[in-house]
Amino acid sequence: MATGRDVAQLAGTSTAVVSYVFNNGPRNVSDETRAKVLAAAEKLNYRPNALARALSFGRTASVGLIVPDIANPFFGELARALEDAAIARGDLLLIGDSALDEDREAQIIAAFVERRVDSVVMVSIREHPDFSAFTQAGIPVVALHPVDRGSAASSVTIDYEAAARAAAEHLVSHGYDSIALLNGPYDSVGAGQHRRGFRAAVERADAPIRTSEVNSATSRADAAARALDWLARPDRPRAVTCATDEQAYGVLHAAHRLGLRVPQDLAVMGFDGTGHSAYAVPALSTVRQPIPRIAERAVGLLAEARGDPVHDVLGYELELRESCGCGAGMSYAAPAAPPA
Amino acid sequence: MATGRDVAQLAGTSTAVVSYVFNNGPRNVSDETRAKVLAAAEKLNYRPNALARALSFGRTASVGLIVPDIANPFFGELARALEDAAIARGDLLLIGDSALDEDREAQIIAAFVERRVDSVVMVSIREHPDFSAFTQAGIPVVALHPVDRGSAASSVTIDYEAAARAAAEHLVSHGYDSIALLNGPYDSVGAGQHRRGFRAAVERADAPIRTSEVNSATSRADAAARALDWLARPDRPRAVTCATDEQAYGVLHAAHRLGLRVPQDLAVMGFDGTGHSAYAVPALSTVRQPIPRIAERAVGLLAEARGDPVHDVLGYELELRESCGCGAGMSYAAPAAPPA
DNA sequence: CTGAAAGCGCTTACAG
DNA sequence: CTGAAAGCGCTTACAG
Repeated sequence: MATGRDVAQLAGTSTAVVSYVFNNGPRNVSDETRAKVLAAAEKLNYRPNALARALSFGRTASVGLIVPDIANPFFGELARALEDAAIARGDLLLIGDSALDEDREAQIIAAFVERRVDSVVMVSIREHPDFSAFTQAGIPVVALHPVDRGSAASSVTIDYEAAARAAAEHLVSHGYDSIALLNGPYDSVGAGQHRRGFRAAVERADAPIRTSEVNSATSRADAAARALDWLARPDRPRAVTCATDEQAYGVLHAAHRLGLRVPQDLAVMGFDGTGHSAYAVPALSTVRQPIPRIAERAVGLLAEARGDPVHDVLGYELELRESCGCGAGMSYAAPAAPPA
Repeated sequence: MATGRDVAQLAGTSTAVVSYVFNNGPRNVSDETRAKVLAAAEKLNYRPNALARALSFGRTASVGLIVPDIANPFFGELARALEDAAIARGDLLLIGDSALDEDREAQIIAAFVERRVDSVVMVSIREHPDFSAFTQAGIPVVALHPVDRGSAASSVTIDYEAAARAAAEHLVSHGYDSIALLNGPYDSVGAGQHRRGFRAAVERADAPIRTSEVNSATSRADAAARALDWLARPDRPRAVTCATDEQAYGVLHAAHRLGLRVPQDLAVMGFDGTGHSAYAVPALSTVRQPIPRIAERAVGLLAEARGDPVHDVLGYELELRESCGCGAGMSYAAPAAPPA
C-alpha cells in the first residue's frame, strides 16, 4: 500500500505536510499544497496506517468491549449501543466474547492490553474480576456490573436488588400464592442481589406466599432443562420471576412442553428487557435495563476518566406484558436513579 | 508502560535479545540470558506493544468480521465460532456491527483497512458489496453469502436454493394445501434464491397447492407486524416457510396473538437454525446452517488465501421439531455438499 | 550467542 | 507556510 512518503513525493512535498493535511493540523497548509496532496493521495489510494499513527500519537482510537456471551441478545444489543456511542466519538469498538470461559477472558484482556486499546468496557464472568492488567497499563475500565470496593474500575449499573424486588412485587400484586425465583448460580454476587430483592418483596406481602429458589446457568438450554423437571412436580409454583430473560425463555419453552398455559397456569417475569422479549410467546413481562443510556454513560465516563472510579446507578423500567398476567402491554414509569 | 528497552537495560542486554526471547526466535538465546530477560520483564510488568510489533513485522494477527446485526443470534453464534477459529490460530477477531446501515458498513471497512487487519470475514448488507478497499490493500476477504462473478472475494455458503427447497418440500410432505413463503425484501439476491427453491418444491407436489409470498425485513418485529395483518385474513395459509429464523419468531408471536395454534392451525418453518430455535414456543423446525464448519472453513481459506478466490458450498441439515407438525425433534441427514 | 543499527509509517517539535 | 529529523516500540538482517 501507498505510504505517506509516496504521497509526499508525488505531491512534491514532505511527509509532515501530508500529515497536516490528513489531520487538519496541527499546522496550516496552503490551499494549493493541500490540493496537490489530496490529489496524490487519491491517485495512490492512500490510507493512513492506523498502527503507525497510534504508535506515534499515543492513542489507538479504540475501545475494547468484553462480554460473556455474544450470542445472548442482551449483550448483542449492548454491543450495538456501545458501538454507536464509540463511533459518535470517532472511536472503533473492538468486541471480545469470552464465551463464558475464564481462560478466554484472560486471553482477550491480554490481547486488548497488547493492542493498547484506549479504554475498556467489561462484563466479566468472574466473581472478582482482576482489572490489574488494565490498570497497570493505564487503561481505564468501566464494568457493567457491581465491582468490589476499592477496585480501580468504574461501574455503570442499575440497582439490581431494587429491580428484582420490583419484579417480584408485581407478581405479588397479582395475588399469586406461590412464587419462585429462578436465579443464577447460587453463590454468585448477582444471585445474592436477586435473592435479597425477591425476599424483600415476598416478605412484605399481605397474604402468606409460598416461595422457593431454583438455580440455573444463564442460558435457555439450562433453564429449560431445570424447569422441565421442576415444573412437572405437583408443588410447582404459580409464578416464576427469573434473573435473566434467557432463563425466562427457557421457562416459557418448558411450560409449553409440559402443557402449562402462560399466564393462566404459570406466570413468568424476565429480567433484562431486550427487544426480543416483546416477541416471545407469550410476550414476556420483564425489567428493562436502559441499554442505550448505559452505553452512553460508559463511553462518557471513559472519555473523561481521570482520577477516582465513578459508580453510576441508572434507572430501570418494568415492562408489563402478557406473561405475568397483565393484558395488553403496559410500561410502568421508570424509577428514578437512586442517589449515587 | 515498560518497553523492551527498559527490560533490556534491567537485564543488561539488548532489545534484540528481548525480542528473541519473547518470540522464541528467530535467534537462539542462552538459558542464562533468557532467564534474566524473563525476570526483568516480570518485574517491570512488560507487555510487548502489539502496534509496534505489527508495524515492524507486517502482520497484525487480527481478522476482522463485519456482520449486519450483532443482536441477531445467528450472527452472535457466527461471531463466537469465528472467534474460536481465529484464536486457535493465534489471531484476534475484531467484530464490527454494521447495524444494517450502509454508511456504518463503510466506516467499519475503512477502520479495518486503516488498522491493517490481516483478513476479513464479511456478511454485507449490500446487494453488490464493494470489496475494493480490501483488495487494494491486499487484504483477502471471504464473504459468507454468494458474491458476484468476477469478485475478488472468496465465499463460504450453503446452497440456499436447495435448502429452501428442502424446507418447502418438507411442508409439502405434510400434505398442507396452502403454503406461503415469508421472504426477505423482494428484490434481494437472497430472496431470489429462497423463491426459486420454494417454487421448485411446490411445483412438484402431487396435489395442487395454493401458494403466496409475503416479504418483510429480517427482524422479528417487522415479520410479526406483517404476519399480524396477513394471518388474520380468512385466506391465510396453512403453513409458512420463512427465509430466516428471526422472521419465523415473528410469525410464532403473531400466531399466538391471533389465537392460532402452531402447528395445528399454522405450520411454521424457520431458516438458519441457531441454538435458540430449539427453545422457541413451540420448538422451531428449521434449516440448520453448519456454523462451526462455516467458521473453520472461512478462517482456513483466509490463512491459505493465495491466488484465485475460492467458492465453497457446505451442507445444511433439516431440523424437524414441533412447529412444522412433526412430533418429537428429529434431525434429518445432512445433504452432502454439492461439487465445488 | 549477542549487540548496534536500520527500518516499519506515522506525528510533531524545531528551524527556517 | 514548509522541510529535515527525531521518536513512538518493536523486528531482523548484519557484524562480530
